[in-house]
Amino acid sequence: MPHDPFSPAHQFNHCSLSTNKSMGRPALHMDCLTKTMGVLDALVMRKRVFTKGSDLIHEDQQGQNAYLLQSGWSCSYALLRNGTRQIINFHVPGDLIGIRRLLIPDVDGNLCAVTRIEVGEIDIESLLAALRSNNCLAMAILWLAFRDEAIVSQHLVDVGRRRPVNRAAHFFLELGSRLSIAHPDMKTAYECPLTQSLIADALGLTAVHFNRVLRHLRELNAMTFHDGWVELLDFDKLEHLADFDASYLQ
Amino acid sequence: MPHDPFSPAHQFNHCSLSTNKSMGRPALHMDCLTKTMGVLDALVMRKRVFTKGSDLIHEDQQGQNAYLLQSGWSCSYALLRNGTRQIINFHVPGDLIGIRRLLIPDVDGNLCAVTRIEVGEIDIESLLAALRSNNCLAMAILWLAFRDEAIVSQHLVDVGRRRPVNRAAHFFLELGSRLSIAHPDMKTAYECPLTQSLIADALGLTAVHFNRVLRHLRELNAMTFHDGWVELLDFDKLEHLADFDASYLQ
DNA sequence: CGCCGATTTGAAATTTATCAAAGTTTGTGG
DNA sequence: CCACAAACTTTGATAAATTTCAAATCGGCG
Repeated sequence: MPHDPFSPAHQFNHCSLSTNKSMGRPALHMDCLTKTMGVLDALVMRKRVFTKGSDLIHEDQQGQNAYLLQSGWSCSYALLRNGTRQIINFHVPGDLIGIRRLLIPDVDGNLCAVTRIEVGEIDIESLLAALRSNNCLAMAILWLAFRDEAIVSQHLVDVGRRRPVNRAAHFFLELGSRLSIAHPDMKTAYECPLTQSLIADALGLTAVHFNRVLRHLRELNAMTFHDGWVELLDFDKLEHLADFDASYLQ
Repeated sequence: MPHDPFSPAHQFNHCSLSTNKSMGRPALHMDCLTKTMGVLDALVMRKRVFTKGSDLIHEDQQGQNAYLLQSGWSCSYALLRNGTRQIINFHVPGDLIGIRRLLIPDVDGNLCAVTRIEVGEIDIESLLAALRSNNCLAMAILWLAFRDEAIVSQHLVDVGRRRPVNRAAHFFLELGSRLSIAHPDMKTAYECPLTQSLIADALGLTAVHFNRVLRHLRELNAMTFHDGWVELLDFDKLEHLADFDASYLQ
C-alpha cells in the first residue's frame, strides 16, 4: 500500500475555494476568489464540530447558517417516502455548504456529516449583507453556485445514462479531481471515508450491486477501494470507462 | 378535450423571471427580480430565431452569449460516447439560459431548440459588466443559479431513486408547476411540445419503456399525454405517486 | 466474548432494455 | 391536395441487468 491509511488527510484547508487553475477567462475570478477567502473567513462567527452522522441542516428546521467545511466530509441528500435516499453530492474540506438557503429558504435539503467534521459557521444574514456591499464576493459565490450546478448535472448524467461500472469509475475520478485541486498527490490515490452504502446511494444503485461493481473494477485492475482508501491503478482505463473530462471542475 | 391544442401557447413572455410568488424571505428578491427584468431586457442585443432541433450552444464552440428564451422550448443535454443522451433540463419561455458560461467557459454543455424558438441574445461580457456594477442584478442571477441547481438536484433524485412511474409523475408535476408560475391555468393541463423520446432521455429511460409507463399512468386515470398535450387528471394521485413538493420551485 | 455495522457472496425474482415490426402522425415536394 | 418519407408511437417477445432476499464473514468496540 503506497500510502499510509492513517495519515491525517482531513486537515484544515480551503482547497476548493482558495486554489484554482487558471481559467479561460483569466485573472477575474482568481482575484475574486482569493479576495473572497478573507471575506468569508471574517464572516465565520465560530467554529463548530458535528459528530459523524449528525445533521447540519434538516429539511424541516429553518437554519440560518451556511458552513465552511474545514475538516471531514459531509453530504447533501434527499429522503424519499419510499424509504430510499439519494445523495446529491459529497462535500470535502474547503467546500462552502448550505449557501442555497441564502436566497431560497427550505431548499437545501438535508446536510449530514459523513465523518466527524469541523466547520466555520457563517450567519446567512451577514453573508447576505456582505454580498450586497461586496460585488467581488457576490461574483465568487455565483461562481461557486455555477460549479455546484455543473457537478450535480454530471451526477445526473452519471445516474441517468452511464452503466454502473462506468458510473462508479466516473465517481471516483471526479472525487480524485476535486481533491487534487488542493492536494495534487491525491489524484490517483486518496483517503475516502465513505461507506459502500453511501456511495451506492449517490450512484442510484443498491449497496449489494455496487459491491459487485467494485469487484468488477478490481478484477479489471482499474482501481480498488477498501479500508477507506481509493487507488486508481489504471487511470487511462478509468478515464476511458467513465468518458471523463474534468473541465467541468475547472 | 378541455383545451384547444392549437392555441398559441408559446407566445412571448417572461414568466420565470418576471413573476414569482411571495417568498419566505420577502420583498428582497422580488425587488431584485422585477428591477432585473428591465436590466436584462436592456442587455438584449437582438432577437434571434433558432429552428427546431438546432443548437444554440455546442460544447466545442466558444459561444459568448446567453439567451433569454422568449418563445418555444429548449433543453440542455449531454451526449455520451456510448451513444446515449442525458437531458439535464428543459427550458420554457421566460427562462434565462446559457448563463453558466458567464463564469465557467465550456461548461454549459449543449443547448438545443426543442421547438422553433425566439430568444433575446445577451452578450456575456456586457452581462458581466452589468453584474459588476449592479448588485441587485447579481443577486437575481445568483437566485436563478440556486433555483436551477435545486431543479437539477430534483432530477437527480428522480432518476436515482424513483421508480419510472413515480419519476414520470414527478416530471409532469414539475413542468406543470413551472409553467403555472406565469400561467396559473397551466397547472393541471398544458401544452407540451416534447416527444416521448426526449422525455425518456431526461428520465433515464428508453423511449419504449417510457411509452409503457405512460400507458400505465393512463390506465391509472392519473394523467394523459398525447398530441403534445398533458392532462393531469388526478392531481392528488399524481402528487402521491411522485412524492412531490413544489417548494424547491418557490 | 459477543454485538453491530459493513462487506461479500449466492440464488431467485423483478425490472428494464433490446430487438423487431406494425401503426400513426407529420412534414415535404410534386 | 396527394404521395411519400421520415419521425414518432405502440405493441410483443426475448434478453440482460438489477434488485431483493438470505446468509456468511469480517472487523472494531464496549
